Order: sequence, then structure tokens, then C-alpha cells
Amino acid sequence: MPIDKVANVLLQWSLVRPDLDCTSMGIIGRVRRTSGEWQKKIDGFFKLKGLSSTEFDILATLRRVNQPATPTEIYRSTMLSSGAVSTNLEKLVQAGWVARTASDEDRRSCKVYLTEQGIALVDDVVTQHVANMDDLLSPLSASEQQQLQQLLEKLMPES
Amino acid sequence: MPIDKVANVLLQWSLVRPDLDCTSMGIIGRVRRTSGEWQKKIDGFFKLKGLSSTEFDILATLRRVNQPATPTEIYRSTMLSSGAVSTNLEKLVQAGWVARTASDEDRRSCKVYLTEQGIALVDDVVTQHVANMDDLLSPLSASEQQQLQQLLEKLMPES
DNA sequence: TATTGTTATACTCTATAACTATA
DNA sequence: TATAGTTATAGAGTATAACAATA
Repeated sequence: MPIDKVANVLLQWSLVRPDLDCTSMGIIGRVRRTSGEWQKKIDGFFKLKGLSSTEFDILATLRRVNQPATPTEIYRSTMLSSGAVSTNLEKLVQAGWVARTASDEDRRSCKVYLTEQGIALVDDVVTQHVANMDDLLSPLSASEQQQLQQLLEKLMPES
Repeated sequence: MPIDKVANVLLQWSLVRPDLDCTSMGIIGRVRRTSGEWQKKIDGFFKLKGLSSTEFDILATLRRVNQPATPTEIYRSTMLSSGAVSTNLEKLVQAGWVARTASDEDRRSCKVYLTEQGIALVDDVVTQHVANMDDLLSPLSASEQQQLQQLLEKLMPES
């Protein structure tokens, strides 16, 4: 194959719409394809561990903040809806990875924390996850990875 | 705000798991966030035009290959299932943007083509879409955009 | 009256496979 | 028997909002 898929699409556009410069569409197409491919691989790995990406997000949030959190705090950190957090939380409780305790100050509220098994699970999964992420970036040298990081920071300063 | 969200997450991980180097997770997290934000904006724009991203993909495919295509060819180009193509095609036919003609050689098959209104729609939408893509990349200079492109090509040579 | 967390409903979207017509 | 396209079913996942308890 002489050229890749994105290049082929751009070539086709240049023939029917020579007035349009589709360079930016190509770059963004590549970002979206790359992100999509990665997402599939990441989802596949989590699935092997019995988790969805959403569930991992919740577990990882609890692990890295290193203290119990309320469901409200969790859905604000993860950008999930409150309903989605409750639903997923229930599964994680059933699995024995997290537990809830009633709040002392506010009896409407509760604190969610990782059980010992939950901590062990996250620590195991995240270690392998990071190794997988290293793998995904391995086509780039360390300095190229840093370049990429800087470009992304410029693109989305707030993220 | 002293540091951005990704940097904050990495800082938190460094405190609870100092043994882990989460650099790659941060970079990939940025790519996924960026892609997700862009996707939302792109979907929003298409919605204004009365289209879903999937519908635009189908219309754009027909436009750039510049000739009628069978449903099978379409779903192979777009990576949708045959069922998804049929369903979406039906909506596009109802809207008057595409039409089907029976195939001469194979009476099981048909050719899908853009109507005049369909071509006008795609040409209008894709022109604005490209302008939007230019906007999304505008935080980067031309040479930085080229750098990004080259890094992405290295990461996903086949895409 | 507002807020917390849960639950129930509805919606979007797709893949899968059953189905028909034809090869 | 295999293939092209359509249709129907079911599934995953979420947001939304109704709800109960408390502030």
C-alpha cells in the first residue's frame, strides 16, 4: 500500500474539491482514529480484568485521591452523571472492591472507599495499564513523546 | 489554576504510587480527552446541520469517491455494520439526499448515489467542517501542526 | 426550598442474526 | 450454498428526571 488511509481520503477530496485544503481534517482524523484504536485496546485490557473503563475510572479515582470520597465528588471527578456513578458503584460494591459508610456530618451522604481487595486490584491493574500505555507510545522516542505532550498541552491548555 | 487536570492526576498518582512512572498514561489521557472534546464539538456542528456523524460519514464517502457505491462498499469504507448502513441510508433517502438505483448486473444489489441536494449539502457542510477543523488546530503554528502530523503517522502508520 | 444519593424510565446507537431475493 | 441488502431483536450504556431522606 503506497499511502495510508487518511492520505487516501485526502487525495480523494483533493480531486473532487480542489478548492478545499483538508490538511486539518486529516490531522484531526488521525487523532480520532488513534484515540479510538487505543480506546479499544484499553477497553479490552480492562475487560480481561473484569472491569469496564468507567469502573476503572471510579476505582482509580478513589485510589489516587487516597481517601474516601462521596458519590458527588466521584461523578464530578470523572465527568459521569450521578446516576451512572450510582449504578456502577453498586456493581463495585457487589464485587467487594468498594464499600460505603454513612457520613457523620450529613446523614444524606455517604463516603465511598476502596476495600483491601479493591486497592490490590487497582494497584495490579494500573501497573499493567501503565506498561500497556508505554507500549502504545513505544513507536516514539522519549523526546518525541515529550514533543507530543507539549503539542497537546498547547491544543488543550485546560485539560 | 497552577496545573492542569492531567498534571494534577499525575501528581496524585506520584504520591500514592511513587514507584510508577505515569508519563505515558498522561500523554494518552490527553489524546483521549482532546479527541473526546473535539468529537463533542464536531457532533454538535453536524447536529446543527441535521446530521449525525455517522450520516455525515456516509454522505462524505459518497462525495469523495465521486461515484455511486453499493451499501457493501459503504460499510467497508466507514467501518460500520451492514445493518447500521442500511438504517442510516434509509434516513438519508427519506431526507432526499441520496437515492438508490437497481444494479444491472446483479439484481440483489443496488447503487447508492447523492442527489443534487445531497451534493449541495455535503459541499456546504464539509466546507464549514474544514473551517472548524482549522479552528481547532489554530493554537498550533503551521510547523507545529506538521510536527503533530508526523508524530501521529509514526504512532499509527497503518491508519 | 435545595441537596444527596438511588432508582426507574426512556433514549440512542449498534451489532447480530433472521429474512428475502438472487446468484 | 453463498451473497446482497433489509429488517427486527436485543443489548449496552447513558442521561434525565422522579424519588426519599435530610439539610
